[in-house]
Amino acid sequence: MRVGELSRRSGVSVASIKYYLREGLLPAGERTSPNQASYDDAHLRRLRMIRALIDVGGLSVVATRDVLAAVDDPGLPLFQALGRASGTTTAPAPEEEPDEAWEQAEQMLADHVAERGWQVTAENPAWHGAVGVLATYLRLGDADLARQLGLYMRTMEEVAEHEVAAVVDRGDRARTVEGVVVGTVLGDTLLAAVRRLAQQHCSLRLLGETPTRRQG
Amino acid sequence: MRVGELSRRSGVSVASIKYYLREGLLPAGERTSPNQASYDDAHLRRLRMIRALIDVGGLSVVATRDVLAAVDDPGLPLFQALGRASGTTTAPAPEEEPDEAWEQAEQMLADHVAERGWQVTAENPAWHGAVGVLATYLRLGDADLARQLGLYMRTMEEVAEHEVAAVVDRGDRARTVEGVVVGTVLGDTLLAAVRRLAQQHCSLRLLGETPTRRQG
DNA sequence: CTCGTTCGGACAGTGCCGCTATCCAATCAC
DNA sequence: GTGATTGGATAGCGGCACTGTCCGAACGAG
Repeated sequence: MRVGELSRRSGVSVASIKYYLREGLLPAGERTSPNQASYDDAHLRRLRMIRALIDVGGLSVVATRDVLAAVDDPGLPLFQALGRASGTTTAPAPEEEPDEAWEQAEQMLADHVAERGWQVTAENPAWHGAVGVLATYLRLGDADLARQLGLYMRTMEEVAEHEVAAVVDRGDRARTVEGVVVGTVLGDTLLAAVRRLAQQHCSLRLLGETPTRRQG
Repeated sequence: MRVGELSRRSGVSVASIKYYLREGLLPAGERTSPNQASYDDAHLRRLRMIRALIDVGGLSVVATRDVLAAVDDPGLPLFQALGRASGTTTAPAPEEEPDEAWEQAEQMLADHVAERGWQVTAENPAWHGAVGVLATYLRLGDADLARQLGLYMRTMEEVAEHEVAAVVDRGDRARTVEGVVVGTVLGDTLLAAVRRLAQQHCSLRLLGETPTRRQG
């Protein structure tokens, strides 16, 4: 198919498709003549993934490009591809100088990681991200919430265990990586939404407040 | 204190402080003369919250304004304030027409909610958000991951239960709401980062891949 | 073969967002 | 008094994600 049909079938404007081609998110179509190309179902699929990562996952165009590059790299071990998805999802280390709160946060995370026996490397950008959030909690004087860290780690370990298990024995490596990336990025969004629903349920149950529009 | 000191103590430029004042994120200082005002520790604290929500939580300036308005509204029940934080955190319903995937996703979520006995209202924007993500999974042919929904709900219920419990018996209502909002918004970021670390740990453990730079 | 449509490709322009810079008269600190 | 700072208004900037326009080549219905 050519770009017009690709646009019609994906719901993405031709101009945007051209933009994604320029930015390297979408591979070029197969040349049928010096200035003519044709696209296939793989392009359509890729285009749908692009929209999902951008619209639902909230990734930027560059982050999406990097994630997709990891998907495409056949030499990249699954582990690395997953890490790549992390790196681009989590904010890129904003060069924060280590103040008191930062060091306290780092210590707190290190303690919990050691306690749970997690084998994680400090090079994982998520480490930096987690420390940053914890430090922010501490600076706001909200140590209470920083104390939920243990709970978060326990529950996320359970989640990750199922997620990784669900992924190990798929046949096609490319499809597996694709699934991991989508699951990682969209999973964040889904988890956040589900957390909101759970919070509504639990606050109703524990606080006994009824969901009336407004009191008074 | 006046704006210069507020800027020095918060690390936010005077220009940005003026911007936040204009946009209604930061309440005006107390007038000491027709064109002079003074700020106190509450302003400093608020300013730190603004930066946390924007930089760490990833909220937009408008979303931050709305969240803080909910914090300030003393008539708003705690439940509502929390919901308000959800609404602005989750993407604002992008007017999606209900196709087949959408209805299937909605059914799936409704079933799980019924099964767990959650009391949640469809007016909760998180409902719409969750359905949107699930529908996206289905459209991508990634039904596997949509099947993690039960797990996500179970773990998020556990998380929410602890979070709500940790919040119920604080004295000051304003501080409580503040804590809830910060915990909700920053909690998303922290949970995502912790999930990445857990994924690294579990993929190491289950896939047996070692975190080498690259194979070959 | 003709002729209107569509194509790939290049590049300029647009709208929004989160600031940032400049200017002003009034006020403050010394 | 005098030089810095203030509150307030307004204009401008840089980045991002497109979007619009133009071109000459190719396609495809008649």
